Amino acid sequence: MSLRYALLALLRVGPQSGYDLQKKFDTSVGHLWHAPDSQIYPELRKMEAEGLIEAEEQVRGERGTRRMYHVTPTGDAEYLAWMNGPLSYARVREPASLKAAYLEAATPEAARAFLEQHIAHWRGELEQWEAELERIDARATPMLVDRLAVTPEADRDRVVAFKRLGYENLVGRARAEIAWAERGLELLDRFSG
Amino acid sequence: MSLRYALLALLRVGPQSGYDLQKKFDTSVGHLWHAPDSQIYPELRKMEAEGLIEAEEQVRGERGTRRMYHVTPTGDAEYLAWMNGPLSYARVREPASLKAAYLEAATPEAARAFLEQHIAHWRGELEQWEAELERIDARATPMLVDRLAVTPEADRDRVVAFKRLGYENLVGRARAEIAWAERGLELLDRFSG
DNA sequence: TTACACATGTAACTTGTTACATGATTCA
DNA sequence: TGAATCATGTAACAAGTTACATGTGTAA
Repeated sequence: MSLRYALLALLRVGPQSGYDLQKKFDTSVGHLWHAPDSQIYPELRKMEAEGLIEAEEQVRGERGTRRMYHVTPTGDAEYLAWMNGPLSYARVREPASLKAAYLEAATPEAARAFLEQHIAHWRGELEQWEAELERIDARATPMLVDRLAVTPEADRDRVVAFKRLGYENLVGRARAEIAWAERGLELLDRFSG
Repeated sequence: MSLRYALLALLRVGPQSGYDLQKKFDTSVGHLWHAPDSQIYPELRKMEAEGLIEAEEQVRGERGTRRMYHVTPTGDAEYLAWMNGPLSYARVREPASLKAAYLEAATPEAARAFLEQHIAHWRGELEQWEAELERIDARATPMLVDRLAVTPEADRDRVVAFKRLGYENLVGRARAEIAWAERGLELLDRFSG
């Protein structure tokens, strides 16, 4: 759904191969929108078929080829249409809330383990996102460096500020999940104590 | 993924037809795990084929039939295994964060509209969930009444408390999203002002 | 010559979305 | 007799998951 926009965002910085995109994905836009490697190549082919991107085949050695993709005007327009149009929201699907709402069916130990794992999970995410925020402030992530290089100086602060805003949402989400699970643990204490 | 557990949670209260489940879904467990009507019947058939539930066909009038499903011991064991086992977390896919991180590509008006719609969206969800929390506290939701009726009195407070916990997570999420988007609007003000 | 990075995928499956299709029963 | 509710689905598609498959270039 949003995968193509994540890829277009990366490609708008400059031409790249599927391999380049795949390598960069997890350490950049993949923080916000995960996609496995196996999804990227087919999506690029699909985008090419729809005229959003074009490939230039480069010869590597005697038989190998590399497809360097770049964004077409159509792709650029599609990206801007997504950016300027309304976002469609996915319906709520929260397995952790679902489980919590019926937690009386779990053993007290399992209930505790569930909330502790929830905290551990979101602490792990939080650490990564906070580290990324620090790198953004230092303007030190590889993708951001490349992006700022193709951005007029007057716009650079905005680019950095919006990137920060995106990650701040994730950080807020993680903190809310952790605070909630901690309240859940207190609830368990009240019932067992 | 979690749909079958949502359905098992409803069916553990007592036997119900696909139609019953479909009608109740949106106003109960569907708040936590959405599923369209068209997904429920096939999932019930799949669960039946796997032995988690069984149907008793009831004759309606001269030709019509109704399939009343109930949970089998296998289904009960599967439900408890899900409840007592670790939850698997979906990878992060946050279209709003993705869009925010590249919001410099949007026009200032579109950026503002995006954040305002984000607030409106989550306020809508928040209202529903807070209303549901009030009904839970009053022990007034139809499903909760049915569930409490089949719950030993000593366990009823726990049932209500966990149901509350599940919805509190959603409320926390919605509040975090709203607070974030409001900070985003302030950011826009700083850049336009 | 071997290991590692470069490079591009496919296949089978599950889950979820959107729109449609059909008929029975009951009550005003 | 017509509308609302009861009742059960299918079909086509889109998106995501998991595991696998294949080969090249380069530098130690």
